[in-house]
Amino acid sequence: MSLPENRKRARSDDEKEARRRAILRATRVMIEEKGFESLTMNAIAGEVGVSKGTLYLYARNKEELLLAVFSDAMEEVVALIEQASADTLAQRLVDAPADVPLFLPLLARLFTDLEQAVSDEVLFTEKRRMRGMGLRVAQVISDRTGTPLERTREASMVLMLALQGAAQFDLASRRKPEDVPEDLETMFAKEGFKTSYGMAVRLVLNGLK
Amino acid sequence: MSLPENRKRARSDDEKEARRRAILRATRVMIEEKGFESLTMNAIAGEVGVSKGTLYLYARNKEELLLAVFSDAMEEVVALIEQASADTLAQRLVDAPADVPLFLPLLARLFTDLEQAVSDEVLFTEKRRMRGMGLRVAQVISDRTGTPLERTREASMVLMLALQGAAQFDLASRRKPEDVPEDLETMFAKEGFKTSYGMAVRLVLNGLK
DNA sequence: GTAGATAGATGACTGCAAGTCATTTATATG
DNA sequence: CATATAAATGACTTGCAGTCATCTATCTAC
Repeated sequence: MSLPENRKRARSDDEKEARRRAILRATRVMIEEKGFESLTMNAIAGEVGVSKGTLYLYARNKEELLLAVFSDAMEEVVALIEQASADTLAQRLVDAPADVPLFLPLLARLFTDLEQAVSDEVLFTEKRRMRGMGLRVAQVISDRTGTPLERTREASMVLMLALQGAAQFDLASRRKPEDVPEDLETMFAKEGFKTSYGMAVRLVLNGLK
Repeated sequence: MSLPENRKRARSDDEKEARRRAILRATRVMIEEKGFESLTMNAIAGEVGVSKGTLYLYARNKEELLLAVFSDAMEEVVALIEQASADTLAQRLVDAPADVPLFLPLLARLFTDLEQAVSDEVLFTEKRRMRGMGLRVAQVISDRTGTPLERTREASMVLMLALQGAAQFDLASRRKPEDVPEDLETMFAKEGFKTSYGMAVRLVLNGLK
């Protein structure tokens, strides 16, 4: 959480990177503990142990901060998928997004909130990173199923589409109120994500055969 | 825009409904003209010709207002789909969501923004309405393809999932900045919605055969 | 027509959070 | 140690959502 050698200011690039990571970690922790509603820049600053102004030395605005958190989460998801064997591919594709905390809720907000508020420059960087990750997933699917990369690229895109949709529904199921009327139980069902996205994964992988 | 008989106050239920519709219409117009960024309750009030406080007599908060606009749009979409014949079903399923203004952008924000901020009561009403519409679509697909309703219900659900995802990507393509770097052109391509959602529709309808 | 009652409409006000920037001061350098 | 630098600060500005005491259009009873 603190800088090396108890520095109070980050001067070197290494120190700056350390502080940046501390900010990202604190943000992540806060979202996990209290969700997005109460997430204020002041609160994040308090958690890191710096002032609000300092946050703006590391991100141009709140959304850019969240986008950075998302990028890390996405990297983790892809790394998990890359560990899949031919046998476990389908399962991993479904489990990985659900297992990385915050990935789904942030993905759900990616286009509506995060990308809307971010500078063109940051947006482009992000898009390139996303494309890169999509390609890595296509590569994994190609390797494990013996399908030419050309075809798995499209599969990877369709999966991303379905994943986006499933992330939205996952969000809806987390909004679960105290007493849901009986007739609406299924609409708030947990595990909605794995069920719905699992269907999509199976559909797509079958389509490759 | 004004009440019947130049009334300045809506006393009867009819008058109240007229005012409510005027508010929804103004909201819709404003979003179409200027998007969501500059959409403030003050601005909406100005457009309708009432004060801000009045808006809160017709919706408990901003999101509830937007949810009402979404509901209307969704109704329009389903109505369009119901006009489809057996031959035009696939095309209609893709065209309808794209043809109703605001439907896609609002759908993209449905779970992240609108449903988050709304009272349980309103949320439940909305969920029931959504379920009803899903059922109507399932009914249409069943009628036009001669597939038992039991199976088209699942198809309708999968389509909703894909539609959610496609709405997100559609949003991303609208954020198009001035000069997109050449290597990113495809990521901001227009018509992304019809292409991607069209794939999903074909996939699902084929699966019914 | 008038008086009083009802409730729709108003907009100044409050609260809150994002984002700014003049000022302060930790740290590096000679 | 003196000086330069740039990292950190937090009081301040801005902007919007939402509230509520007050006002007044409209209805009702006579």
